[in-house]
Amino acid sequence: MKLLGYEFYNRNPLEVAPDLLGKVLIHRTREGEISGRIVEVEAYLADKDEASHAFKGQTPRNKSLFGEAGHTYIYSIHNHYCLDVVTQGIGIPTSVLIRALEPLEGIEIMKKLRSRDKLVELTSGPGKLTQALNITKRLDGINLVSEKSELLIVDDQYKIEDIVTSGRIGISKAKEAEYRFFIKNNLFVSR
DNA sequence: TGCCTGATCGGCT
DNA sequence: GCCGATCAGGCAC
Repeated sequence: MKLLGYEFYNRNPLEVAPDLLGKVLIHRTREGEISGRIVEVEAYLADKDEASHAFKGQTPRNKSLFGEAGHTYIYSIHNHYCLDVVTQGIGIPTSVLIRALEPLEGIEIMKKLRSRDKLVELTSGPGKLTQALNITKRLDGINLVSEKSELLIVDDQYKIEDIVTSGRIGISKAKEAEYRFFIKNNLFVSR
């Protein structure tokens, strides 16, 4: 189990995104560890990316996106939260959206938080996985690179098979760009 | 203060 | 595949 460091995140999101596939997201809670393997992500760029929350400039909501690489950017959309990891340096607001996980630890807690019993319904979407892992705005802007962090991403040496790329989904602008990456044939990839 | 929008989800057809 | 729920953020007034 190796914690991903600052250098991992301090790169172009189009490089970070596919590298995050197969890594493990862990939330250390009072009730125990809740974790899942990342199986689907999307990159959001700084320049000319109309779909990025950074496109119209900095506001209180997207403040974290303009901060340091290796920190979280968590925002609410409809009645849900989504989790991004910030990439590149200060002044270059780019990120990778974690879109889906394969549940590993704390599955009983996930079932309770989601009010669902089927494994595939626990973390197969950006809003679902934050609910399953109890990730809320409270964790916006925290440092993922610290050993002491409540939220971590680690490399457990798991080797993934094929990666598929596609256009991003669920957005109204700049859908065409092939910024979505997911593990081929994985059950937990969102629809 | 009020109106509009959206990087979603779940239920229904 | 379509649609409604439901709410925080952003912006105009």
